[in-house]
Amino acid sequence: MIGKEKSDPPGRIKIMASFSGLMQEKDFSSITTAQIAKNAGVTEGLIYKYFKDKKDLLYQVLDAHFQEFHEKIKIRITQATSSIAKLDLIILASLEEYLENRLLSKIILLEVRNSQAFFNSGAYKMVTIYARTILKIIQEGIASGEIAADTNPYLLRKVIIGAIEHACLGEVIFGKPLDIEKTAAGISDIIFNGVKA
Amino acid sequence: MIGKEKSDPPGRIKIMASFSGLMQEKDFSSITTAQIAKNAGVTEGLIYKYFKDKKDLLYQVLDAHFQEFHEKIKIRITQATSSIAKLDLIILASLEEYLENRLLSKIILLEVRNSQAFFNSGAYKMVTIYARTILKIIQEGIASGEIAADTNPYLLRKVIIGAIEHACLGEVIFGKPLDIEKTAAGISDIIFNGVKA
DNA sequence: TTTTGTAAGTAAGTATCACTCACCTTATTT
DNA sequence: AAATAAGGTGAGTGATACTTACTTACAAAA
Repeated sequence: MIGKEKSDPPGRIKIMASFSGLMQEKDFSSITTAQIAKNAGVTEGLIYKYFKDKKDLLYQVLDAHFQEFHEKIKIRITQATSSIAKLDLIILASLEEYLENRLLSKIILLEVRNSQAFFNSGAYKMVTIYARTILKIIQEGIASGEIAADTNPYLLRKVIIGAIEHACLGEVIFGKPLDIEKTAAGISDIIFNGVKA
Repeated sequence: MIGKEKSDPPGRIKIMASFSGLMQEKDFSSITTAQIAKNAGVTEGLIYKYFKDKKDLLYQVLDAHFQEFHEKIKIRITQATSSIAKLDLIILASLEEYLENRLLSKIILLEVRNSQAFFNSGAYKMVTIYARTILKIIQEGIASGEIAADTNPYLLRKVIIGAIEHACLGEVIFGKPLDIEKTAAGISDIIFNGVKA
């Protein structure tokens, strides 16, 4: 199988592009189906030919973005040698990604997770793949002796992801700038070396 | 001033109680004003006599819960002596609180933050007070030499809050159990001692 | 070439929802 | 008794997500 291209009619592409564009301007709940259709140059009814509902449209757009992100980060990770260096890279790359595309991040960090349907979506599947990647690196780090043997890898993953997400949450919400390198290095230092004097 | 009781007519109380009850069953967006009114035994119009809109109702219910939580935790913190012990307590108490009242947590963790109006609400003010409490403890810990002098207190706060929130997020969303004591101790160990072997 | 089947797309709905507004009722103040 | 005001009502209203019955385009089968 060369590609998984399911038939992609022009209307479908236009709708997704229209929606993606509108996402740069306003938040999900204030984008109307009428706007999406008008902006795409199709009728409202066509949206429901290709998408179950408005949320399904959101999840499919998100899915595409997630896949792109994951491809990018997978390549970068292979360049790091140690497990800790890999985790450092994940922290840095995640922060970069969140801050580069703030509107998308806002949706990921505080829009999609409150709907059960998201957890059945392809977009969520991508999130779990990313999470599994992180877990594997942690487990490798423990196996190689880089990370303390008594570390709970699942909990460490939670701390890392939680730190990343919360570190940029306020900045994403309020549109404030953030020194990404410094923040990434700071998180890494706290988690790997600890803060006890 | 003995109490700040602003006039609290029965209809208002019934609406808040009705809404609180419905929150135990379903998520915010799927609760309709018609349901709230019917459940409260009042008419829909009355909701808008006392609340600006549906979100305002949510924030006022949240505010009450936050105040209760903050009172409880403030008392517990004074019992700890060292700064690290205080932070340990905050991690533990926060996890306890989130998991004890999962429905409220779901709202806090993934419902309210996507609306700008929340950040102008009294409920948000309570969040900032809590955050300031944590920051002060960190700064005291740095001053007393318990926490490494080169630690960025704002970033450490983010890591702690992020770790707490993410540690219980999945469990709250999917209704899974969590060993609170173990999780709290694990987070504390990671952040204070680091995971490097 | 004609027929048929199907996918793409349309246009005009409908149901539901948050929210409004003019009005009623009751009790307290003057 | 009259006035005022607060508590409460119920019938709207506009907007919005979603539906449904239809049309067009076009390729494969006959």
